[in-house]
Amino acid sequence: MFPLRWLARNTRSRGLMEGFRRVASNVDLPALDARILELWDRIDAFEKSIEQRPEDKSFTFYDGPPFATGSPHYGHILVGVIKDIVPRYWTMRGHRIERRFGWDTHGLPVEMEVEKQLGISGPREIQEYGVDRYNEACRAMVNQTTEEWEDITKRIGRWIDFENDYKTMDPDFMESVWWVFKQLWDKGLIYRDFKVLPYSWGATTPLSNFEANMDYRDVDDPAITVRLRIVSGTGGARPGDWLLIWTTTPWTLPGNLAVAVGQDIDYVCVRDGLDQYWIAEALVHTLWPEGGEIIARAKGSDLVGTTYEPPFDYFGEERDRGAFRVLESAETSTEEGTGLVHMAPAYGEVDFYTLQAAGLDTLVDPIDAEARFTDEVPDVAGMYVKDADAKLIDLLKLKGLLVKRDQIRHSYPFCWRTETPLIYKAIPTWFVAVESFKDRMVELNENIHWVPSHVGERRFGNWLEGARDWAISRNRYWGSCIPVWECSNGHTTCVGSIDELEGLSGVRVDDLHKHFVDPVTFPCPECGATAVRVPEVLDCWFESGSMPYAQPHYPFENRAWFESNFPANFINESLDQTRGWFYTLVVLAAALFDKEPFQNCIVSGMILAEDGRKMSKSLKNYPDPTNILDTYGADALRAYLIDSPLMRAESLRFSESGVREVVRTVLLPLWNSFSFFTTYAEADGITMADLRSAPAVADRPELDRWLLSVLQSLILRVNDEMEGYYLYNVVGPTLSFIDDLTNWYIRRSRRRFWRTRSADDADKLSAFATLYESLVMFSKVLAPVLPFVTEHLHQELVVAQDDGAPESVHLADYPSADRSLIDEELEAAMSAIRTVVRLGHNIRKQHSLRVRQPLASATVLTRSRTVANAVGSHIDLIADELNVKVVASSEDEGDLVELSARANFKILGPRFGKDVQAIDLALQDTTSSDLHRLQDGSTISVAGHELSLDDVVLQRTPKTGVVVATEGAVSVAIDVELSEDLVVEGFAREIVNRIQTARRDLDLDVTDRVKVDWSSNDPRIAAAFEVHAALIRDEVLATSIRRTNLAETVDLAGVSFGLQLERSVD
RNA sequence: GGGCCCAUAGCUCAGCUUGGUUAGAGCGCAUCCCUGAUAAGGAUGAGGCCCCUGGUUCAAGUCCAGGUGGGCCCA
Repeated sequence: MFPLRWLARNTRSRGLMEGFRRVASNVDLPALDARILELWDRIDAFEKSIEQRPEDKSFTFYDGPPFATGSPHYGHILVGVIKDIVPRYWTMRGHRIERRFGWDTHGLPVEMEVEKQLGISGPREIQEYGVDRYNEACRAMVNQTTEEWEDITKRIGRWIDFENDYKTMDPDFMESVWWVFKQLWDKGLIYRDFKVLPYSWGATTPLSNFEANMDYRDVDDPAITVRLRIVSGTGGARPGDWLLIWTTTPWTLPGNLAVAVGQDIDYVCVRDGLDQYWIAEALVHTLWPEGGEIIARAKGSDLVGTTYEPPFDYFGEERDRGAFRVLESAETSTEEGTGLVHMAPAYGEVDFYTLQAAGLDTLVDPIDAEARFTDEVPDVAGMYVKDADAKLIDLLKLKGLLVKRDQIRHSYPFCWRTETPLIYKAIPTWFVAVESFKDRMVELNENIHWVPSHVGERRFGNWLEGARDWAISRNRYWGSCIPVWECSNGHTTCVGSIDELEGLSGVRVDDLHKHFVDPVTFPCPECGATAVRVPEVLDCWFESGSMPYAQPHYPFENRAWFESNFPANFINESLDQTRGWFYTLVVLAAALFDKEPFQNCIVSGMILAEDGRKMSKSLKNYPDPTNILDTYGADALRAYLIDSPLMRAESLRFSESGVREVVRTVLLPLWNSFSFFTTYAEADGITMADLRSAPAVADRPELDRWLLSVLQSLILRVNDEMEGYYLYNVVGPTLSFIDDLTNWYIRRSRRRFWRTRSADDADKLSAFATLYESLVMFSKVLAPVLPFVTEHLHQELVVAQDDGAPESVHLADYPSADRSLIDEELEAAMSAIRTVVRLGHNIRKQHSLRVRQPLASATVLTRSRTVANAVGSHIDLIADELNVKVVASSEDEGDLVELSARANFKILGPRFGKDVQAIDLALQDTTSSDLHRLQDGSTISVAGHELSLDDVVLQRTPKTGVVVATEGAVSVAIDVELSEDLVVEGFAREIVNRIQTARRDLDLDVTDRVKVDWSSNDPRIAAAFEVHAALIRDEVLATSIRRTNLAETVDLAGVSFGLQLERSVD
């Protein structure tokens, strides 16, 4: 219906004398967003917001990069919103904030996607396809997924530089990653060791834990119990006794190097014929169902050190290195097996660490890349390990070592690509020695302000305390390369830059991906043999953690900039990054610079679907973000997300109605206030010059001073919360301000705006100026949170009126509170008045007395000085609100209110202990007159104790038959008797109302004059027209009022009435 | 299996730091009011084993312990 005039209009200033143009009271928020986005583009608002701020007052922000795969979802929108609000705020506070979008371009998700696209799978096929073509395919895929992100990021209003972005695959970025690696290398923090990883022999590659979890299947495996002959015993174990072990992977037995026991587990020796077996007491029944003959006992710790003969003798020489002994392992349990665990360090992570912990630096791994036994195990050489199980079991039987053979059905991981069973296998891996400096990380973490604090103190702090060395290599292709070259003599050389590589090899590369770097070799500086690069690439988290240095290509460029801008002032990610980005940033900053990498960190929670489950594309249990934005606009979504448990790192069930709620409670009332202002400013021809000639704030009416005081209090509060990064405390106070503005200030001031411009211009101009200033100021306060609607207000109210104003609200300075305008007494008084008024309305409601019916009087009953004073100085206001003729205030509650009392537990509890219960009971029997005496200052005796007024809590209940309402210490009574005069005046009000409604129905302009014809047989109606002629005429802008003969079709408080209206054309 | 977080009205959430005996808000629902902000606004009402079990205390939604269920991360 209303054309959005502002959409078509440019924002050129209209000048001081041209005044304001009316804005419709309805608004199309998504269209407004689009218009503002276009404006920002046109005036380069984002660039200016950075360039206009001084370089020496910078604020550093790091963008935690999303993986460049998949499409953006609410989680990304959430962090996008936070990463926009905080920098917008600090920009307005005068800081220069460069914001470069970051892309995590390497890593498994990209590779998996590309393998799917190319229809190939695993290292062998990648090698066949060509690592160069494969990596280029990865690069191409990354480049094509970025567009979708840019759209939604802009759509939510996030200001971030996409042109000058950083990608982890940029050569500059990758070169800095080499530098970081070499720093660690030079500090002696890098080492190579084995790590037991899930391994796919089908794809001949180790897998990530993530991949290993992708395909679990139920399979049948052998479960065998084997006995091992003790060579020398401790703790009661004697040579010749047997240790009983149990395994579901017989093929790992040739690799056995130890047996583990639990330190505190009870073991027993069972005699069975001539043999004596050691087993956990709790598991004796599994082999001897009717109970065995126990001849000795020992704690696990007592058995440690016992040596035994291995099940096979292929690696007997390992005994010289300490193998074939009983060790202690905390992981040992008595849930299955025998409580003695066979350890093959090449094939089990626990096994590996157990041997390491015991100081046994030995490992045997007699299988090849395709999981076939090598010649080291001649009996099964060339056999695939699972196929070898049966043969090995037969051998054990022959050797007399097999005690029991079972089958077990269990869940076992499979390779998601080749559908072959996974095995666990020790793989050479590069590590960062994090444990050596974890105490320092814990200290540095104390410098970081975490929101919410528990994430930093507990979750993250605990994680740091338990930090283990970090495995940073991956046996993959698309990633930063480990910059280490190794010659055939095992000498390693770490390379920290492109120049350095050129110096060593004479070859200059301009890309540091595997297919460019691997062909480069050089003579080993130590021995001259040819050094080739080790095959691994870096964990992409290593790159994420290197981002503070790699983004500016430090130290090759931007040295000064980096050194004055590190650490970052602010970062934000969601809770799942505790072990991810937050951690890797801290590790590398601590190792390289002995600093914390960021000073403030907001940790946001996870967004769930409305049904409490994860958002799932296939379930379609959540609304499409684009639809939400196209229905409610970005401001509503932004405010909804930050005014939620998400800001406390808790999860939120996303609900569309929550977004709608923000539109209803924040955006529409704000818009309506704006529309209200422009409507009357236009009608009255108010100009900026008029507003500037308005009285100074101190000379304005109280209501104006009150609103401006409330506004300054809001500014104070919001600055506090924003400075502490407590975004969740911003929307609440805003709502309360909007309530004050719309439901009190504008409602109470309405007449001041539309009264004809006349002698009392000071009052009118005060009102316009106050509302104007509030809207303009409010726009600035909320600009970071609601960038679109506040920008629109700023454009219409400021830019269009003043050539000298900042051309965007986001280029303006953030308001700081003017404490001289804050009047706490006035705010308290107004709050008391609003309570009185609410109580008055309650009574009307209870007695079905409509507000248009004037009543004789209202009486405020209170013993509070503050309330009484507030009432005394606002008699007219209360009379007007409640539509009563007289307002009085009284201290005497006696006639109207029944007083009763309960104990004030907070005071009496500590004083009397359990006697309070008796006092409370006795207090309930005290009389009203006792309590009145108490109020007058005397004490009373209750249950043997002298009590004063402070010791009790008074409660007021209206006496029966009395028209009174009570809240706390305030009661309001209203005289509900109706005189004939009041009834007639009530009719006059009804008449005005009906005429106003008719004006609306005729779509008249607020300034149009009308001719009124009426008819009625009721004498009270006639009396109303007669007695209140002036009131009716003024209220409805009537040029004439005539009694005629009309059909009486209007119901007016039960009386019928005829009315006809016509625009008067003078 | 471990760490951290969460559990309060039909729904979404405050309140818990610092214990006080009648636990709040919004939405939704019901009833009503207002009408020159009007595709708005306001009032009133119904609606609670504050997840469970113990403990501490004169007093526990709040503190402690142990469970149950959910989330994130790790194994």
